[in-house]
Amino acid sequence: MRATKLPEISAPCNAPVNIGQAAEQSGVSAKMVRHYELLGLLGRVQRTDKGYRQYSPADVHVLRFIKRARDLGFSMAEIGELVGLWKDKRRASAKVKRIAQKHLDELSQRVAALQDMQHTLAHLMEGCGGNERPDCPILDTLAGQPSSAACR
Amino acid sequence: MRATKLPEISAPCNAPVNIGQAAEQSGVSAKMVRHYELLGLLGRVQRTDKGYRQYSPADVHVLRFIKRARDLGFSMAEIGELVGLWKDKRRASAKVKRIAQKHLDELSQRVAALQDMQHTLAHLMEGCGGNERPDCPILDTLAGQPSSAACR
DNA sequence: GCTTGACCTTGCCATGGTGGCAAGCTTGAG
DNA sequence: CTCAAGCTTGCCACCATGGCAAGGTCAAGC
Repeated sequence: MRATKLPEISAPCNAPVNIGQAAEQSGVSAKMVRHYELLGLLGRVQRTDKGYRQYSPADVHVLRFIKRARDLGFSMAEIGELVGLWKDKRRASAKVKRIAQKHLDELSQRVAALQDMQHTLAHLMEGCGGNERPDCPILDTLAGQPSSAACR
Repeated sequence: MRATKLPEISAPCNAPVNIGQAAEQSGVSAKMVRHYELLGLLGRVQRTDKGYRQYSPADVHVLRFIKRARDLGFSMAEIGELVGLWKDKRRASAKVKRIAQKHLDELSQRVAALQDMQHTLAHLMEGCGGNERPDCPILDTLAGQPSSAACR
């Protein structure tokens, strides 16, 4: 429970902020902010003489970019590429679109796989009484064929 | 094929097998077979005097059960419960169905989340030229508002 | 000044389910 | 006996994230 303290009177608004502020402003946890730095997504982060990280508004902007890309399911590797393209003013949008298309394909595959599970499981559940009796087609199916013909 | 000589005469077919055979017969990797044992899904596995694991047909049956449940996306914890219910001949099918329903709900949530990503990303991609020019609504959206009003 | 509490630092461990590698022992066939 | 295949344990890696701990720092109140 953080008290609502707001000492933002004198801050020049483009002044660098500590990691807590950067986290709050970007929606990324402080832990992850450090992690993204390790992954090289933030370049070299400035430090105070005591070692505190200092984030410029531009840094926070990158963090928000990363956050949105994560929310779309991009992997960190993909986000690394996207950030690189974002910074490159001479990029070809085709490169961006290629990454997005690849991710979209992966999303489709994952959805299809999950839906297969959904359908199979829903079908099994139809036959299950869901009562106090033990017979259950869900377990029967998971158990497979009655395994009677053990010795053939 | 009559008179084919079968060297498997002496194997009582219900004899225990090594982990490699158990893996092959269940479709689970040997590595995972050991892992499932650590998780307590196989009870205490028999060993030879030299330490080799010995799997009875019943053990292999459990492994196949686990494999099918994994293919349906159940977590290891859920599978632990399912195996317990499977072994319990006096189970209530309602307990099984409850687990399945919960998993089905999770699947629905995951599908919905992925589909949200799909739709958002697909929409963004529509506006992207995918050519050699740099302008790209995908990057624009990830970057968020033009961030012009830095000092407010 | 000094204390207090919020904040920052690094570093390690955990998740979940799987793969890989390595060093060493066992087994079975030639 | 030798050699290859198979088994053993144990550790590391993935991916993205959370948590905890021990210690330094900062700002506010007294």
